Amino acid sequence: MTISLTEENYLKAIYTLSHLFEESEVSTNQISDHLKNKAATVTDMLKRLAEKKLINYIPYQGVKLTEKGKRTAIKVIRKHRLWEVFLVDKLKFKWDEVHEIAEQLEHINSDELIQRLDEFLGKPKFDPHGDPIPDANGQLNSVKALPLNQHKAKGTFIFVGVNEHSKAFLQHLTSIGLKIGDAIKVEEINEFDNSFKVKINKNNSQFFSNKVASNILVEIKK
Amino acid sequence: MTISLTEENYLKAIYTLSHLFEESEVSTNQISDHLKNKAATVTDMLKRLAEKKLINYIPYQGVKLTEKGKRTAIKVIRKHRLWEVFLVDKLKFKWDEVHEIAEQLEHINSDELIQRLDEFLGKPKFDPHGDPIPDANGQLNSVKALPLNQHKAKGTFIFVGVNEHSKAFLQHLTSIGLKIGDAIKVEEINEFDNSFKVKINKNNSQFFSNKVASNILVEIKK
DNA sequence: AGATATTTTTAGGTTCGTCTAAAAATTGTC
DNA sequence: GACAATTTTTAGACGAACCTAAAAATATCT
Ligand SMILES: [Mn+2]
Ligand SMILES: [Mn+2]
Ligand SMILES: [Mn+2]
Ligand SMILES: [Mn+2]
Repeated sequence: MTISLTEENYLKAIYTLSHLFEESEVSTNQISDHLKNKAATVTDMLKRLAEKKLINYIPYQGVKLTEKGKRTAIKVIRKHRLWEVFLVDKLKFKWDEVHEIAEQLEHINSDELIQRLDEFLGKPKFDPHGDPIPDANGQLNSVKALPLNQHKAKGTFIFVGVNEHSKAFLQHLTSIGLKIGDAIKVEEINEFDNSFKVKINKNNSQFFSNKVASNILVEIKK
Repeated sequence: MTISLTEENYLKAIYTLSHLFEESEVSTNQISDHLKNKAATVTDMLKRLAEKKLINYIPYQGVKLTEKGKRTAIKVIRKHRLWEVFLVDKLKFKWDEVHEIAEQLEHINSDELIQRLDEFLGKPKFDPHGDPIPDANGQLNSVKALPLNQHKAKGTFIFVGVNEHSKAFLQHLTSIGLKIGDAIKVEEINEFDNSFKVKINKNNSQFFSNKVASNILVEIKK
């Protein structure tokens, strides 16, 4: 049984949405919003995926990946993130330029290729955006990092990933000089608008709006 | 106007066939044999490609690529061969393992990606099978090499490419220890069956059947 | 609970890329 | 030049992946 490119994209969407909202059931409208397809189109596809035992689907009740569906989704995510590492590390693309190309490359079908690519890249654990790369068995370390704005006290943090992957946001971070792994020292938290006065790597102070702070994932610096 | 994966494969097939038979017009049946589709299916597609001005199509008279169609075909071939170089040089695949994966990768759509891949690989001129890689402007050095069996005299040759790309044939060449760039010294040509007694890189003598000799492309060693 | 709003499914339609069977055009043979 | 063989096209059908419009189910509000 073969899984089409379109089916792979639906499985990935269901996987992503179920983790995004921390609910096991994903709704038709959530999928239709995410993939920018009409709800009727999604219903069609859900029937086909259920037929193939990739999801459990009860009409009107939403949808859940089966083990097989989950394995497939994670494999696509693994490929996406490995290719992003390749594009940034080897081909010197910027981190805001790789997502669309990886959306294509993630559907290339060859187990041998993934395995060799993984080795070629040095079995990376994270992609250029700080997202964890599932291992060959589909094991994925869930990220324990929190958005900066959920830390209510001053202190020094390490920037480990982003919550928002848009080109505009990634370019904004680049323009303010923030890269994965940088230290962020919070000097002040502004009560009024929840903005943050911070220092990146001991450079000059600058301000993060709450919106920026909410999309920056950090760990507490040890 | 966007060109689908399927359309790209038809354009590539037409390009390849027109060069294979050195005829400008390619027939419906040639395409249908090559792509293993039914002739009726091919006719349907030819109408669509003509509609898009990618081919000149006169019913019953065969088909020819337009400039635009030719440019597209050559770009797909360029991508195919660059990816094959990547797979062999960087990921250490064997030359008989890369074609199927390249058949998928050749459809990835990103000019920036091709350009960077080309640079990453050191702007290679030939793929792992000795086929020339079109440059970024679509220029392609036609191969002047001839099959070994068309040389009717003894002498020393350089193995520069293959006429037949099947896994079986490539593995056979590997098993007899023949690689691109090797010197082949023809010591005898057997009149009876047109087989060749040869030495590869000054190793022990061995025999090439005419069939093998006809699929090995060589240049005369200077 | 009943009315209203929202979500989801069903019904019916389109395009792409494939097929089979039959008709038409071209090519080869005597 | 007529007949036969081959090639190519047309006609009609189908599945995948999309759509719009309408109906049905579920959720929300007073
Ligand atoms: Mn991405
Ligand atoms: Mn990423
Ligand atoms: Mn190939
Ligand atoms: Mn090749």
